[in-house]
Amino acid sequence: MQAKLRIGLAEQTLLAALGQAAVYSEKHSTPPPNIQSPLEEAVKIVKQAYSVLPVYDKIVPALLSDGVWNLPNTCSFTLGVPVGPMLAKPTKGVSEIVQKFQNTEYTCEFKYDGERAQIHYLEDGSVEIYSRNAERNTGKFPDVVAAVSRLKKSSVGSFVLDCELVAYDREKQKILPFQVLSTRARKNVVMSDIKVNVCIYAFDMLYLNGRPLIQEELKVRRECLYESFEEEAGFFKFASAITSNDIDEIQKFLDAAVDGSCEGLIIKTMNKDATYEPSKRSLNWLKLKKDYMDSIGDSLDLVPIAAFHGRGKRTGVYGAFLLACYDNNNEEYQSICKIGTGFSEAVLEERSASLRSKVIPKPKSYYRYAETITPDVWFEPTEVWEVKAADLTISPVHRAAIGIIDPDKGISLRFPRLVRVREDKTPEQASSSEQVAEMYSSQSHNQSNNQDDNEDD
DNA sequence: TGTGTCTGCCC
DNA sequence: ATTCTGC
DNA sequence: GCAGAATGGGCAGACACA
Repeated sequence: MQAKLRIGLAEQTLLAALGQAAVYSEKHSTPPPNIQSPLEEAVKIVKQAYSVLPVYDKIVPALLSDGVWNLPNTCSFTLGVPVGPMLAKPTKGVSEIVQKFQNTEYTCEFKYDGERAQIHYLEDGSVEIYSRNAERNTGKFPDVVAAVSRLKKSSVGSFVLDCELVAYDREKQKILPFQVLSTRARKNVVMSDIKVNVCIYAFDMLYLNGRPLIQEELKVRRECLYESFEEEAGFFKFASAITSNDIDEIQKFLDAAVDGSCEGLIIKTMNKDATYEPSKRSLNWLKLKKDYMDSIGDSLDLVPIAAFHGRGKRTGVYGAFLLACYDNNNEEYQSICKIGTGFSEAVLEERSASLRSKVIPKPKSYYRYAETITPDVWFEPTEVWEVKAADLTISPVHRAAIGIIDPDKGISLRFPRLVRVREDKTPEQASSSEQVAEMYSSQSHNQSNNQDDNEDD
């Protein structure tokens, strides 16, 4: 029953209903004294219980047998049951962080570009690995199971580890891009077949030797973490961290993170509001990536050449657009990505209205795209949009800069979103294929470096 | 056996 | 993932 | 400020079909 109930379906509303129903059906039970609103209190309790034990088949029976007010005792964190990983809120710059956390001790950690994992090690030596969405990933990472068992200290009999699994080249001692990690086989993997190695970057500890740590401060949890494992290059490392409140120092650390193939930084309070909050994107953890910052990060000017009808609340307007860069040599527009986020409702309405009048019956002969992409409508090339992205990737479907980096693959964008409409540019002035290729090449992963990033010496 | 398409899960 | 919006 | 709902690229695996 639980297996088919997926989140996204108004989970919080469902939990609130559960809590309220419990109060109504427990007419004769006694809520603790000095409570203003038993209804609200019950909702809090149910949500709290579910956050540490997200299993309806446990919560509901416990509610029925021992009531809401006993729920904190009857439903608590359980080894082997994954809790939702704590999330971080996007932040636009170092100054915003310093401001938000003034008078508070906080730490900055590298944000590694891999796959989130919650590793449970049980007293009997068995291991379970869960993904960000509580999928059981144990069969995908036998190497991680082995590493963790080997590198835990002998005093450690059970633990829950929060970490990032990152593709790693042990010969060159280098982190590999997320795209490499994602090529790993996913089912029934056996050690000898593994082609992409993984390094564990550990950053939190939720449970140790029978003791839940969720309600402890990060300072305590981190101490537990550091005491529980041996590091080993290419297999298990603690996430790089500094504790500082100096703007320049943090800025340098951010640059170091990006240089080290990381996405940016995660900033966490050490003591104040420093408990582990499952599933919450609370203020306690902030994330800082270059592409969140205004006037820094990869930004491109692209032309909408086609669109798809919107669904749900986008019914009646376009829901997504196909974007292209311009190849001056071949005088053609090459698809680079679709885009469907970054539009306010007003802007989406404007753009839809504007482009509806530019619809053409067939794609232009000078549009280069994969036949597998089948938009609902095609446009005359008329507008230029500024788009931001986290990364550029080699694409199996898009055609931007095809023939420059790879003979028959183009380039696409990771996490594309609209920044603004460039009223001042014509489509021919959009980002060129050469520029796209240049941006791809200068990413830190690709050592085909033109060495123009000289430090002064 | 090989190829194209779709789905579910990573980000 | 990112972003926007109603509550 | 939070929850929910729009939307992105790209991969392995499942499935359908030749």
